[in-house]
Amino acid sequence: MDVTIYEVAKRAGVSIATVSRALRGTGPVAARTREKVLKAVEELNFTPSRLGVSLAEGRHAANGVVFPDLAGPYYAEVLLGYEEVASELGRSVIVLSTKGRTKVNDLIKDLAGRVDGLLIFGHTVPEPLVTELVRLGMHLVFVSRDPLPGADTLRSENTSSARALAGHLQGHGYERFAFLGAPLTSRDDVDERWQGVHAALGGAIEAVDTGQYTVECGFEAARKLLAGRGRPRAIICSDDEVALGALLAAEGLGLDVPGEVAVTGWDDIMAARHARPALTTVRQPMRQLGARAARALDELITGAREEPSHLILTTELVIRASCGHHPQEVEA
Amino acid sequence: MDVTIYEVAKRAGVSIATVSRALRGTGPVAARTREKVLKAVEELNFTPSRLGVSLAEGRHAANGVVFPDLAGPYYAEVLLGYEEVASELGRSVIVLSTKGRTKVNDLIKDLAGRVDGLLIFGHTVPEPLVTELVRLGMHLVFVSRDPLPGADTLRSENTSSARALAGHLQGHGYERFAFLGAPLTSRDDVDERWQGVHAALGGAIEAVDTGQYTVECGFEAARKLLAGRGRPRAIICSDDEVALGALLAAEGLGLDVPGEVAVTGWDDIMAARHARPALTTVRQPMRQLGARAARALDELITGAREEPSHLILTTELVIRASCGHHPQEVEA
DNA sequence: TGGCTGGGTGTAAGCGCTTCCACCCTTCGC
DNA sequence: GCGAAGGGTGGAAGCGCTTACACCCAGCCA
Repeated sequence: MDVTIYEVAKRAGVSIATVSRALRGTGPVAARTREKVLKAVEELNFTPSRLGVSLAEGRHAANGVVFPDLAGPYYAEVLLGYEEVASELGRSVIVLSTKGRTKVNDLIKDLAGRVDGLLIFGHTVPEPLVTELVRLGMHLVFVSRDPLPGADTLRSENTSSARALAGHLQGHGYERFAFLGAPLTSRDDVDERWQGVHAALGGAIEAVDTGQYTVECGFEAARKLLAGRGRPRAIICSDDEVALGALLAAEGLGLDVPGEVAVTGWDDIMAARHARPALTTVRQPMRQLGARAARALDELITGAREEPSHLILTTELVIRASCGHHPQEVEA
Repeated sequence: MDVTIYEVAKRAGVSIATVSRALRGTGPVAARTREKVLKAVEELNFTPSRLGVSLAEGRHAANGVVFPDLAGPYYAEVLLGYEEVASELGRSVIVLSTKGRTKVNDLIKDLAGRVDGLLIFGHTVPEPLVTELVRLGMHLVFVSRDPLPGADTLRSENTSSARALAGHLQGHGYERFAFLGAPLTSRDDVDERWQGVHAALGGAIEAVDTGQYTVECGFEAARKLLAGRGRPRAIICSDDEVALGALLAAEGLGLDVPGEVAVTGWDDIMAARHARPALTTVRQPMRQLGARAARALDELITGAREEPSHLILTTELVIRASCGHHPQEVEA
């Protein structure tokens, strides 16, 4: 990739300005000249250097995505929706995972120097740095975090679906609940979910910290919870991975799900559908979240919109077998 | 992000050359001068523009990843392993999904103009373009495709694990098999798997084309296969997603797995473990695949290695419940 | 004391592109 | 037939950085 616009210009017998105009369609170029240029481009197999273009244009035509870990299906799905739209809009997508990284700040600053805008998941970026990025005029869209001034936020609805889920479980006649997750460490989605079910169930639900949102952590926490005295009749998990862990724990203890303990997840990842019993969960529109984020960021960058927007996408309660057999009670 | 090296230089009362040297540690700088520079950098919150740096250095410090679709867990896992190492090596990762894209060639050319090297999955990039990229001296690493001159390839072992899997199933006493996948469309991993089981089972196995490697396609193909006459005793699927579809199909038809029909997958994605019956499969070291690819690409780019390398990572047979209950037969 | 070394610094030439501006040469209208 | 448009083109100035090179000035040795 090292043939430059100069060589094309020389071969076509014109100036580089003309080559540029011919290629981008800016400014007038005689038909014959254009042909000569295109021919030279073809022969030399010329592709304009993005670096040169970006430097001259003063824009990168690229966005960054910062996420904690691509491990779970959640981030991958959102990323996919994002990339699709971003690419459609002519922007490349640069990914950065912060999981297990030291010097996250440096990585993010470097990333910020390569892109026109950033999509950031939850609270992966330290708050002071966020403030700084906002101050520097970097365009930011956050997915799954509480609104903040100077940046877009985008999340899916949690509170009312939490109520709906809680209501559905109460419809099964359950009275003692546990919430498996880590509601107190951050103000992200999970906290909203906890607030929602807590508001609906009050003292009937107790929160159990899993540490992380992984199958393993869910398994461990659920095992302790289920093996102990006063086991809850239903476990509402902060997300599907934790719920899958809980399912394994119940299986390991020989407890029937949902006969002896009901389990629900959140997100509706692929494995939720295939688990047995299949997982009752709340479906998040993950791809759409990504797609919307890409458009929002584009608006910010192009200046089509000035004021930050704070969008909430609706979710859908997905009733499967893990929450209980349905005699004929009302749907939530 | 628009404070430049000039402003830093002015504030520190030195030339831009000195600022650059102080920051990068190239060339001598007096201690006092360095301090002044660092102070100015701090005060102005200066971060060198990647564009300027890259243009001057003649390198992007970025790699691209081309994959068909991040949907399945497979690509996400590989990407994660890749990104981790690439970032460690000081390279950003730019992702490009080709799924459903028109003008893939343009997208890839543009991407090629932004990076020092490319990681490409299977046959996502049209062969002529691959040849052109090689000719242009672009550094390439392919994951999961047959070796080609001028580029690295990296894949996980398929043939002998296919034999091992086939052997294990024969150990269960099964005699009629089906291979669910699309072995003939490409020369990638799946074809090797088919070749492997075919070699081991000969006429006892028949291939069924699923079209795509998705749960839905696996479901449809399996439903037809299982509902028809002469249903196979065991279905070896090209990958876990197809296998999950087959599991659903069997369930839908009221067939017991593995009692009436055994099902196996490939890859060991997350859902394989959580499906019931849990899926017997072949574990691919997905993260490691990504990590190795990142290192290989780095070697190519830095010039640490000249000749292309063609690596094959070992896989592991993961026996779970879906392939049959184990009386006391030998492990494969 | 004079020439040398070499640390410390600035100047300026790129890197590959876009685009403003000036210029030339047709056309066209009068 | 002449001036005014305006299409078509090239020159050159950036965009923000790195780095070769020249330069200056201590400090050193002879």
